[in-house]
Formats: sequence, C-alpha cells, structure tokens
Amino acid sequence: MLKIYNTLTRSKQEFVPRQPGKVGMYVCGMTVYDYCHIGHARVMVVFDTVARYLRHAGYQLTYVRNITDIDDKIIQRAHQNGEAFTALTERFIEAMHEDERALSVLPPDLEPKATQSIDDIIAMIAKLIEREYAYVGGNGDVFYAVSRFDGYGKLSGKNIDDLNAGERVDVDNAKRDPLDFVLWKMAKPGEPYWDSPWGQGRPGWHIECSAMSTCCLGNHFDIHGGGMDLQFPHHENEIAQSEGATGEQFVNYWMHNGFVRVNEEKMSKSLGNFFTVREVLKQYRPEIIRFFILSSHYRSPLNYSDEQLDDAGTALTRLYTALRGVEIIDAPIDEEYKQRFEQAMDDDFNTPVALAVLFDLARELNKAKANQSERVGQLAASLKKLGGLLGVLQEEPDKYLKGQKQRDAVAVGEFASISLSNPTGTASVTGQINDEWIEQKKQQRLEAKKAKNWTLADQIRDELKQQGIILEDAPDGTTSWRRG
RNA sequence: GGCUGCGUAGCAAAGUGGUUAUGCAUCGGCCUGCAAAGCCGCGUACACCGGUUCGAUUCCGGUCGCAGCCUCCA
Repeated sequence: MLKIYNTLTRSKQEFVPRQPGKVGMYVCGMTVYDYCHIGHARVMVVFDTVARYLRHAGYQLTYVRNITDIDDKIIQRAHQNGEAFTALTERFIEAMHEDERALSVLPPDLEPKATQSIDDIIAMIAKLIEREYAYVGGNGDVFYAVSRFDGYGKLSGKNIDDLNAGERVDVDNAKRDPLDFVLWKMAKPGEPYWDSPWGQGRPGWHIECSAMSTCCLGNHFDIHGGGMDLQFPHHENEIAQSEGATGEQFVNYWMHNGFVRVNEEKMSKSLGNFFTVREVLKQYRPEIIRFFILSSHYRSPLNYSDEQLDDAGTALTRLYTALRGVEIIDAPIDEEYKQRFEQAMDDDFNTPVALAVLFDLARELNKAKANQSERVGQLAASLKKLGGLLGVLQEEPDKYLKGQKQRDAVAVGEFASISLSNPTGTASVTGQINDEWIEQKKQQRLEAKKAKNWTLADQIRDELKQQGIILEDAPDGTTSWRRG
C-alpha cells in the first residue's frame, strides 16, 4: 500500500487515486531563462522516480510537467541579451532537455508551454471574473481577489490576517488588497503580448499552471508536485485560481521536495550559490548525480558537496562491481528483495532505504558469485531491474567501470575539451592514456607475473594507478581494470 | 514577528517504544606473490533538560542550535 506525504494534511496518507488504476500528476517545471541547477535536477529526478514507481505499481499514469516560457524574468533577460524572448526560451528548453537526458529523466507524457496555452489561460481568467474571483485593477491588469476565496492559506498553513500584517507584501495601488495577485498583466511598449478581452498583455506567474494542469488532467486530479518554495505563494494561488474557476476540488495530494543546500544554505538563483547541471557534469558523471539525489529522502534537505558526490560515486562503483562479469538472465525480480524494495518505496518513496536494499542484494550477489551458485544470474537480474526503477545501474557494468568519471566527452560538444583528472582531483593528466595502451600494459604485467617478476609487475600496476587505472587480479589468473 | 521542518555514530543517511539499517572511512581476519575487489568481524549513535512508561533515540513539554516560507526562486 503506497503512502504519500500530503502537504495539504501534513501527514502521510494512503494513496487512493480518483479513478482506480489511473493517476494524473502535474509537476511545476522550469521557468526557462537560464540553465538548470542542481536544485532543478532534484525536482526532475525526484518526480521522475515517482513516475517510474507509480508505473511499476501498475498505475496508468499521465505525467504532466509544464514549461513556463513567458514571464518578467524571461523578458528582462531577453532584453539584456538583445534577443527575442522566444530565442532565449528555445535555447534553454533545449539545454534543459539535454540535462534531463543526461540524468536519465524520462520525458513527461505532456509538456505544455505557457505560450501555447494562452487561450486556456484567458478562458480561466474570464471564468474567474465571471464568478467574481477576479477584477480589473486601476492600471488595467487583472487581479485575483484573495479575500473572495475562503480556503486561502490552507496549503501553506497561513492565514490571511498574518499575511496582511507582513511588511514585505508590496503595496500596489492598482489592487484592492495587497494580497491580490496578478492574473493578466498589460504589456508595456516593446514587451511581448497576446490579445485578450482586457487588452494586450501576458499571463501573470501563477495562472499558467492552473490552466495547463486542469486542461491536461481535468479540473480535479491526483498529484501535484514541485519544490518546497512553491508552496507559497505559487501553489496556494493555483488552488485559489483553479478552485475559484471550477468550483471543484483541485488536487488530492500535494508533494513538495526539499532543497539542495550549499554550506547549509539554500541553493538558489537569488543567492547566487548554485551549480548548474552542466557544470557539475564536467566533474561527475550523470549517474552519480542521480544517485546522490536519491541517496536522501526527497523531503529532506540535500547538502551539495564534492565529498558527497565522491561518496555517491564510490557507492555506485560497488553496485556496478557486483554486476560486472555476470551474465544477467531473464528472470523475475527475487521476491524477497522486491518486497523490501517496494515496502521502502511505498513509504512515501523512501529511496535511501530502497538503495540500502540494493546494497544488501549486491552483497548476496557477491557471495553467490564466490559459491558459483546458480542464483547469480537471478540476483544480478534483480539488482539491475530494481536499479532501473530508480533510473540507475542500466549501463554495461564493465563499460561503466572503465569509463571516465566525467560525462563522456563526445556526448555533448561543449564538453569536448574537458581533461581527465585523477580520482583525487589534485592533478590532471593528459588524454594520452587510452584503452589500448592500458591493455598493452596489462599484458606486459601478465607476462611479468608469469615470469614471477613481481617487481616489474608491481611497477606496471603502480604506473597505471598513477593514471587513475586500477588493476584487479581475479583468482582465475585474469586481470581486469577500471578507472578509479 | 507569524508559520513549517530539522538536530542520529568520523562523514553521509534511514528508521524504531525494548532485537543488524545501509554506503563511505577506520581497525582486525580470510583471500592474494603483494595488492585491488570481494567476504567475515568490529561501532552501547540518536542536541540538551524534564515528564509519561517496566523500558525512550523513538511519545509529551521546555531549552538551545540550524534551515525554510512569509518577496522572484525547484
């Protein structure tokens, strides 16, 4: 039985979909005016994992993740660059998709864009005006009248009085109430605009998600997700808009992931302490980043540091090492591990425990290998399949272990110039070592070993180690290698 | 100021009213020519102070510390 922590009730609840066997999930995606940072990566990976697991659990899932491709920041950035805002957003959408592919984030079923949903947005605003939840302000902008919506604050645990007392709410004379927020914003000269009953303008920040989610999934759907910081005001406003416009309950389960932190501080654009996915990919391969994200529970804070990423890399190497050289048979997942894994994931997607199950499985696999047990193939299949549910361990083990720590230089043009670095990162080596050279050295050493010339054999091994190559002699006399 | 949440062994991270989390690191052993990998063994950790209880890291109250939201942010 799957339980999900619901922000709306601040408790774990049994997950019951509205229609048996079917799930609609909407996740707030990116506002595309810059590269994704690790915080964005967390949202992507977390909800990708949720989506994978829901499907594994047998649900027919419709996963929607929007793209907000029009807003003040986009306009501002495009203006700074002297380019059309569409050129800017297209570029960053492509970059985002690239980052997602790297992190094994599967595409959502639907990826609506705000600029392609303008009709729906206008229709919803019109509905809100009709139902007297919205009004045209003194400056021509359309505002949502927060005081008209009874449940305002129910998601974030705020009450309107406290909010009014806050000093940080902008005073805007065009609004009737400082808490009211914009639904439709009139275009200033030179700004992009769409025609509407209220004049030429663009949608406010929150309305696009209400419009896109209800259009794709219906007025009332199962799961809505996003980062913690969207709880207020973004998601609160979405509820007010959607429920105001439709008169129906909007969402049953609200899921919010915790932040990525740097030195105990939130990683964010405004603090400037963020690392973009592509930056980190120069140092760590994508699967390590994904593993790192999954190694803590999605609602906990996740502290970003090289040490943590290094640990994730070591841990992943252990799992791949267990799989190396094993012929994976086509077998169902071992029942015991499957149950433990599902028990973990059923408990609000407890990926750290799910990963612990993989490590236990790896240990048993290693033992089985030593005993020449016939279970080896099945255990390996189980490990790979369970890893697949988390979006890890899908590479060829030997290829993974021989691969460079960084993203494959050829994968993306702009990474072509990265240099190899040794495991400690203290020194760089040139790209002269290639697989043939390593194989040659390995052969030389095997011959030295045959001649019992241990000094030479050790010398060769040390030389390779200096290049970040670790040789491992198997009991059967063969030697394998990997990059450390 | 209002509202959330957190504080677990050297590091990271789960979890639980009384029995092994797990990964990394350290140490000992097996294996190995020596290593590496692997396997086995080794850690009275649960911020502090009270309370409830036969028993609390786990429940309750308080203290301290940290983070987040209340403003654009995943």
